[in-house]
Parts: sequence; C-alpha cells; structure tokens
Amino acid sequence: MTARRDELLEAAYQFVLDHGLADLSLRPLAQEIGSSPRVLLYLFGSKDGLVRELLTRARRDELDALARIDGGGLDDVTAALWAWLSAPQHRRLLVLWVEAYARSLVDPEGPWAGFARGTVDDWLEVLARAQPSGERRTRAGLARRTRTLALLRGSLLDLLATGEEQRVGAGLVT
Amino acid sequence: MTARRDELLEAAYQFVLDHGLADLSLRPLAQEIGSSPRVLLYLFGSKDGLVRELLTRARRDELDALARIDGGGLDDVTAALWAWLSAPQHRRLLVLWVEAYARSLVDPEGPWAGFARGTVDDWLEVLARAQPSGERRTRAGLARRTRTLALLRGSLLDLLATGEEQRVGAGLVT
DNA sequence: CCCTTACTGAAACGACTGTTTCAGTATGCT
DNA sequence: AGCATACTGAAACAGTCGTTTCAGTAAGGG
Repeated sequence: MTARRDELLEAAYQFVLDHGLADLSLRPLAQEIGSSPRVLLYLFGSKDGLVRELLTRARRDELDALARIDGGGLDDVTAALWAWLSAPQHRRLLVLWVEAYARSLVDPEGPWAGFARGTVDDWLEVLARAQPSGERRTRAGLARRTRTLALLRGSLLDLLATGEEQRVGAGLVT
Repeated sequence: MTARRDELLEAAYQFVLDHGLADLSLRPLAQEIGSSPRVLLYLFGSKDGLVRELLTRARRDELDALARIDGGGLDDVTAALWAWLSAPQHRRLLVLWVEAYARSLVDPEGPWAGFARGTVDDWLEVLARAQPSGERRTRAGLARRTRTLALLRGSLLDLLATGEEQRVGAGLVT
C-alpha cells in the first residue's frame, strides 16, 4: 500500500541529495517532484515526519553499502570502505550525511535526533566484523576500529572539501 | 571606532555558540543580546554580513589556538591539538565548526563559502610546521600530515557524537 | 552653534513558512 | 449499489523572515 508515498519519498530524496536539507521547504519541493504541500503533509504527517523518512532513506543507502562489504581483515575492509566513500557518485549522499550529522550535533531534538550517534555505532559494528573474534572483544580491538573509523571519516571530510582524491588517498594508505 | 559593533558581534558570537547557525534569525538574536534587528542590519549590512563576521570570529578562536601550539615533532603537536579539540570547554566552538563546515559543502554560495576548504589549509599548514623541513616538502610528508589531520578530525566527529573521550582518545594514540 | 557621525526605535513591506479547512475525485471491496 | 479508502486541489491561517522607510537622539569637532 501507499505506493504513491514511496514514489514521492524517492523523488524527494533525489531532490534533497541535490539541494540539501537546510533550506528544504515544502512548496518548492512539492513543485519539483510533481506534488503539493497538501499531499506531502497528508502522506508524511508533517515536515518533520518527511525529514525523518528522508534520513532513514539515506541511512538505508549507507547500510546497503556497508552490508555489501565483507570478507578480509580490517585493512581489506578499510580499503573497500574508502573505495565506496571516495567514489564520485556517492558524493551527494555523503554531503547530505555530513549535513545531517552536523545538524544532529547542534540540536538533539528534531527529526535528526540521534543521527550522529547512530551512524558511529553502525560503522563501528561493520569494522568489528572485520576483526578476528579474538581481537574484537579486547580494548585494543575497540581502539583499533575507533581509529580506523576516525581515519576514514576525517579523510572523507578532507575529500569533500578539497576534492583532492589523490592526496587524501595517499594519506590513508601511508 | 565602531565599538558598539565589536561588542554586539561578541555577544552574537556567544549566542551562536549556544544556538547554532542553522536557525539563526535576527529578531530573537537581537532580543537576547539587547539590540534590535534594525541596529544589526545597520552595523553589519545584512544578515549574511553578520554571519560572515561570526564565522571569521570563530576562525579567529581556532587560529589563536593553533598559533599557541608550537615546538616538538608531529606527534607532540598532534597530542597538543587533540588536547585542545577534546577539551569540554571547546565543544560549543567545535560543533559550530562542524555546522559551518557542512553548510559550506552543501552550498558554496553564501557567507560560509570556502569555509571547509580554508580550514583544511589552515590545519595542514600547522602540521607542516611540525615536520622537519626535509620531510615537509616530500610527497610522503604531505601524505603524513594529511593522515594526521584526518585522524584528528575523524576523532573529533566521533567525540562530538558520542562524548566517549576515553575510547576515542585510545584510538588516537594506538 | 552647527553639522557631521554613530547609533537607535517603531512600524511597515512583501515574501515566505508549516499547517489547516473544506472541498472534492477515483478506485476497489462487499 | 453503496461505502470506505486513498489521494488531491485551492485557498486561507497565523506566524516569521530579512529588509526598508521614516523618524529621531546623543556626542564631538569646527
């Protein structure tokens, strides 16, 4: 059911990937995706409801990518993750990701609540699965995947700001 | 001259540290700092002008901190930088920093234009000064400080989301 | 004393916001 | 046939936004 809802959510998601969340407002969005504010409110309850679903949608893209990565040790997984993070076709998603992350730091209320915290856990879990089960439960193992996560995300921030894939990539493998 | 201007900018800066940039609007801001929209517009030209100055003000705090750090090799400087980044009293500033960073990624127009790019350069330069002049100009040297920067910033993102200073700190020194 | 400079108050302007009200249509089940 | 369910359009609501207009005060130098 609610086929139209899914369809509009997908269209809105594409719109948000192009324009960001910060200045999102219902009338321009509705116009672009061939709908109306009235309908969006009917289907999603409120603007916050819509934004919540958009973030869930974005998280799904992220989790799908993470799920596709398996096998190999921590270094292999790190390389695979970086390949995904640095792919040009994912840039829009990752910028949206940074925006939502920032927003959830500033005010813990609202639709983005818990986004930053949740995404840390998602990624740490993926990295944990890449560790031998012996190392996984040690304090050193936790430290190592925390470090790996920091390295990946710091590199991502750099890449998104500068676009210098070569320099950033070289830093990662050093 | 324009003593009142400096005074109001400082007050507005404190306000923004508490409330973020995303929902900033003139009337509530003016009320809180004992001014009026009229005066803010007169002194700063426009809201964008005010935001520009606020970001410049934030960057000054950042650069002051960076300037106070000197001496020692790259590892010493990294430790000193992390001590500053992880200090609780800087958290508001760093959340504001992430917000401005994200915003400048989403739309390159507006007052935050170039913020992300500029801050990468600021930090890379500080790290470069911590490298022996021999290493500094090599490709490997660039890669190493790029990596260090990524590590610091990725750790910062983690810390701001989770507050788990111990785990994140352990990841950094591993 | 006058005139410039710095600053301020009150009110309005037009544009926009999320949301609501009231009205429908079209489809498909019973 | 009847009726519920899903969806939609147009218009209005009350509020906020950045900015402008018109008005003024207070201080300091010539």
